[in-house]
Amino acid sequence: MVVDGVAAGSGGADETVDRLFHALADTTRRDILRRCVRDELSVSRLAATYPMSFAAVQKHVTVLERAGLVTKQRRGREQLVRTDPDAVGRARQALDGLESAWRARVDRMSGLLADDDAEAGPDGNTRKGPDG
Amino acid sequence: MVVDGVAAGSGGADETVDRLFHALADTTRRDILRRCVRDELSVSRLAATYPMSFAAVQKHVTVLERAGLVTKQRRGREQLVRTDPDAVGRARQALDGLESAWRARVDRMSGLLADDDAEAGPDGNTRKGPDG
DNA sequence: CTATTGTACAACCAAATGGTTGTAGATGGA
DNA sequence: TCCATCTACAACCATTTGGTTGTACAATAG
Repeated sequence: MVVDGVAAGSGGADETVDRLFHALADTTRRDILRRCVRDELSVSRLAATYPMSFAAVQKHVTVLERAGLVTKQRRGREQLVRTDPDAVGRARQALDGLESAWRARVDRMSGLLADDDAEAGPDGNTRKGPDG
Repeated sequence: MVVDGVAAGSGGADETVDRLFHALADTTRRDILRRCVRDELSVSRLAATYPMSFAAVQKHVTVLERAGLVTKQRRGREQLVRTDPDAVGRARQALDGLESAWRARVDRMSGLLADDDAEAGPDGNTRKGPDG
């Protein structure tokens, strides 16, 4: 029961978005994403560039993988990490969900203004914000 | 340039993005954001709609505030919470940082294809995407 | 076969999260 | 004044995170 009807159908969607943003909420993980968009890098090669252990980087990659942001592919004994560009689009969509609500608000305000402030014309520049 | 990552001169930018995405990585907080874009709501009114204590919701609002996603404004004894629409744009910018790297990769691949697959013409309409 | 490299995974630990309750200070209304 | 409401904040607790180390196992080089 997620309160608002946002994701009433399948409760799993929230957790997906949770994992997505959580994975993005770490500097090291964002850096891994950037580097693995340009090149496929093995976990050990990634680990060599961060001031932490191999196991720690391995965990970061796991977090990214569970969020659907990267995929792993074996090549010999290496495991190549690659960023999934579509995942960035998924994150963007989640933001769009927020922005659409904002747009609805602007639309509602525009409706009020059209009624109250119609004489100002379409490029009505007058301050109408609530923060006076 | 940016790049909030390892090579950043002023390390403060990372933490800002960290806080931004961390604040977004929670279903309750995203719901608060959606509702406070449409209307300014007091903390107690918000708290009344979630299956948790007032103090818990208060903490969520604090997290959102520290991330710059909402602002609080006193009205009498109430504290009205409002989402800052620009903040969504900031999150989007952070995603753009990732996508620009992806674009660079595609550009580089296009260069290779132009050399290897030049007979396809400048149109280069053949599928060369990473999902192939 | 042996040694090295790359991964996987478990156990452990300090710190942060997300929740609770309780207490205290402002604000507004009777 | 007295009381109800709204907020702020501290203390506490269970769970998760982010890191460590150590061990085990597959793949490659010698």
